[in-house]
Amino acid sequence: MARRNDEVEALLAEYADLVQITGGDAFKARAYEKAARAIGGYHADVAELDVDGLRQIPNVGRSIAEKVAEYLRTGTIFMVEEARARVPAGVRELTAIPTLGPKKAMTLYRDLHISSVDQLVDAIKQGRLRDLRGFGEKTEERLLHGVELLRQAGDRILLSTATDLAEEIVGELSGVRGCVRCGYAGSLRRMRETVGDLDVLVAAERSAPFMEAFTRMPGVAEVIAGGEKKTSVRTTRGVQVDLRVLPPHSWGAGLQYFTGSKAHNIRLREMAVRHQLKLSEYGLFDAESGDVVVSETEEEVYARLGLPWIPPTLREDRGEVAAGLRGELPELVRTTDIRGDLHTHTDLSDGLAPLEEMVAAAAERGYAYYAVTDHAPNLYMQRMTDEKILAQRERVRELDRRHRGMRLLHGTELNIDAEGGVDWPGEFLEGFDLCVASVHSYFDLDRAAQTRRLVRACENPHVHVIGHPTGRRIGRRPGIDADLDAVFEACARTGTALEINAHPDRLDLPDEEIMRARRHGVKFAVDSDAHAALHLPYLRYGVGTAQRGWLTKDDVINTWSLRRLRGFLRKEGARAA
DNA sequence: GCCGTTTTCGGCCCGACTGTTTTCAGTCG
Repeated sequence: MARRNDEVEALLAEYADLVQITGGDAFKARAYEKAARAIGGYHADVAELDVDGLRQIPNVGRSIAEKVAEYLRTGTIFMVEEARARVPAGVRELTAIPTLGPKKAMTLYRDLHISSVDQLVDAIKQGRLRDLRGFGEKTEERLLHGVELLRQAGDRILLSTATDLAEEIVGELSGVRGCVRCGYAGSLRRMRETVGDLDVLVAAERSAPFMEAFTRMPGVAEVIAGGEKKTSVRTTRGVQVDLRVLPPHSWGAGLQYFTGSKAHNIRLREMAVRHQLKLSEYGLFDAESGDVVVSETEEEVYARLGLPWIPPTLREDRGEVAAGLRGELPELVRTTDIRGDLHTHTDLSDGLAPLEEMVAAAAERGYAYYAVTDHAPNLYMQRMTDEKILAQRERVRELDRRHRGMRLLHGTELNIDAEGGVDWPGEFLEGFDLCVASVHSYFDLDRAAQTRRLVRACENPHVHVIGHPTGRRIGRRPGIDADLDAVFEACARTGTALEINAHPDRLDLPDEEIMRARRHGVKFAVDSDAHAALHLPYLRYGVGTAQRGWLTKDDVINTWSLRRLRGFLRKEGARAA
C-alpha cells in the first residue's frame, strides 16, 4: 500500500525547486528540501497525523505542517499551485539534466523562453546559447551529454518504483472476484535495475471484470488499448502497464513467456523445436498434433525441456540454460539468508533517524548483527569529528549490551581521496569493528588514477568493504572509469569485499560486474546504505542484483555467522602483504 | 522556513570543482 508520505515528499521537493528557480530565499528552499526528506523517511503515515503530530517530524515546523494538512484535506497546496503558475513544468524538468541547476534553468527560460529538454537541444544546435552570460562552449557540450544520459535512462523507471506500483496493482486485482492467480512478470520479475513497462498477469476464467477494475484504478491517466486478453494503460507518471488475463491452465506457460527475457525465451523455443514441441504463452504443445503437453506451472514447462526451474533473475541468456542442462545452476542467495546489514547511517551524519530508531528497526528485521557506519570527516558536509564518532561508539556499545539477539558493530564509511587515502590514520581505524570505504568525489580522474586509488584503498588493512564501487547513479551519472579487473584482483588478493549497494538508484556493483568479480574470487556485502529505517528493506533490490550476478550464500559475507564474518574482518590477506 | 546547552534572532553542511570569467557563479556531494 502506497503511503501518502511519498506524495507529500514529492510535492514539498517540487516546491523547494520552484523556490530556487524563482530566485527565492535559498534557506527557505533548503528548509522545504529537508522537510520533504524527513517526511519521506518518517515511520508513520502522514495521513494519520494532525498538525501537532506532523510537527513532531524533524524539520517540520508550523508552516509546513499546516501546508501538509492542507494537502491531506484538499489535495492541493495553494502556495505550490501559485508557484507552479509562475514556472512552466518543463523548466523544472530541465534541472534533471546533470550540471544544469535552478539558476541556469531560469536563465534559459527568462532569456530564451526554453521550457523543455527538446527546446534546449534545439537552442544549443542553433547556437542560441552563445550570447548568454555564463554559458560557453564547454557548457553546451556538457548539457548535450547530460541530455544523452537522461535519455538513455529514458522512459525506464527504477526497480523500486516499478515494484511499488506492481505490488499495488497486483493487490488490487487479487481482490477481484474470480481471480485464480495474479502476479507480475517482465523485467521487473527478473529484477533488472530499471524497468520499461510493467507486465501484470491474471489467471481467471472471465477477463472482463479484471479489465474493468484495471482501467478504473486511481493513477490511470489513459487507456492505450483495451481488448479481451490484453489491456494497456499509461499511469499519470507516464508508466505503461500491460495486463494480460490468461485461462488458469495456461498460468505457468504465460508467466514463463512474459517473464522473458527475449533471448532466454528464444533459447527455450529452440530447445522445444528439437524436442518436436512448440512453446507459446499458452503452453508447451506437441508440434505435430497440436495437443497441449504442459502449461500449468513454470516448473513443468522447464522440466519437459529437460531443465530444472530457472530463477527469473538468471533468465538473461548468460549461460543459465547450459548450466541448467549440466545440473550446475547456482543456489542463489536469498533475502532470508541475509543475517545483517553492514552499511547504514544515522542522524549523526546525513541519516534521518537517530541511532536507537535504526537499531530497533534492524532488530525488527531479525538480524543477527548490524553495523552503524556514519560518514567520516573528509566528506566535509557531514562535519564529523573524532569526539562525535567516539561518543557514538559508546552509545553503540551500550545499546549492544541491551540488545540480546543482535550484535551491534561500530563502523564508519570512509572517503577514498584522489590518491586512495582515507580519513583517519591506522591507529584510529583500529578502533572500528568495520570500515566501508567509498568514492564520493573526483569522478573524472583518468582510468589509471581511478584504478590506483581503488587498489590502494583495498590494500589498506583497515578497509573491509569498498562501498558502491563504481559510484554510478542510475540515469544520472555513469560509473567512474577504472580497470575493474585490476580492482577485483586487488580485492581477492587482500580480502576486501565489494559492496552491492541496494539503494535503488545505485545498485552498485551492477550485475554484470558482479559476475566478473566473482570469477576473481571476490566476496561481496549486500548492504542497504539506509539513511532512514524505511530504507532497510531496500536490501531486497541488492539481493536481486546479487542473484543476477549468480551469487550464492557463500559469496556474500553478511549471510555468514558473526564468527566467520569477524574472521574475514581481520583481513589477513592485506596484513600479510 | 526551521531551530535552540547560542532560545524568539540569526544562523542555517562546507568545500571543491568547472567553466566562464577576469574575480566569481553555479553545481555537486
